[in-house]
Amino acid sequence: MRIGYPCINRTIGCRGGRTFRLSSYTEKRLLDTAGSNIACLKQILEWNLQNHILFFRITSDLIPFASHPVCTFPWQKYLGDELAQIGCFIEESGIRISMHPDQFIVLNSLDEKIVERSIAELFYHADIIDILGLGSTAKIQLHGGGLYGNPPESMARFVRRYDRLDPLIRRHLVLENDEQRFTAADCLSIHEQTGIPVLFDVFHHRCHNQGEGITEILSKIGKTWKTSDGTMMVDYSSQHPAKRRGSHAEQIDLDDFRTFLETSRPYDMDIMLEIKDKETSALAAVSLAKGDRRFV
DNA sequence: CCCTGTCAAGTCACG
DNA sequence: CGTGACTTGACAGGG
Repeated sequence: MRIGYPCINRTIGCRGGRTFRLSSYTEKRLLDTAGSNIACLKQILEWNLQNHILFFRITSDLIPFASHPVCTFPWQKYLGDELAQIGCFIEESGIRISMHPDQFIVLNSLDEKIVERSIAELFYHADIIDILGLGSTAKIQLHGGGLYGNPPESMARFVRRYDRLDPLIRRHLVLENDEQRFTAADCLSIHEQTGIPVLFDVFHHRCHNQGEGITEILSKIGKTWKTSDGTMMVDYSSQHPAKRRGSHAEQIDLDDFRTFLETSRPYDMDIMLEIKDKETSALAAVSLAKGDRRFV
């Protein structure tokens, strides 16, 4: 078991996801920004290692506009050495990496142009992971997409589009249940038809489910991860006490997290904490998880 | 320096 | 029909 947090570290003072406006795109701007993002990524990973945080989600903004038509610049050539070095550090340290393309990536869209853009963005994500030199245990987590008033047909469309994806993307892709469209059960059904591993989001499941208990659903989801996929990944968060249903908590609710650790005891997993205060909650979770026999 | 309108991209619920 | 939520404010131009 590893504990992780996504994209941003507010303690160490650098930002790994700086971007700029499309209208100010130049090759120099791209290289400068991406270079500083990559340097920050390295700092974050080193800080994480010192703090026993061995799971991290790399921001999709690492190389701004990398999949946009405006970017014809071979950034891989210029930034590859630095990324490869970080990749070695990741491997030596036993760090696990995930990425999570944002909401605009919709594989099952009715609009072919959206699908094309989505696939270009997935290639960019796979590119980052491959340049880092990480294998098939580094994952890109994606939601099922839209329902478009016809859930079965929308699910079937996801399956068809997945089957046609380049293996370079497929080897890293995992499917995550979301808060209002595809439940964990839907994801398991898509897994049956495609073999795609399912990434369980505990909080989304609480908001949107078909009545299954956590232990029950985890036993099924655990089986969707093959040895080559690595330990199953799980997203964990809890409800913000004041905000509307589905809003992520500002800080980790340690009682709830303790309960989750107990409930999930039979299964090993790497846990991504989707909590607003990021590394602060991750540190608290690490302290708690140190008493768990699964924790590395 | 501070203020604030706007930012590549999609879907859906809510008011 | 406009806005906010999602993993997340922050860039950039004008004062």
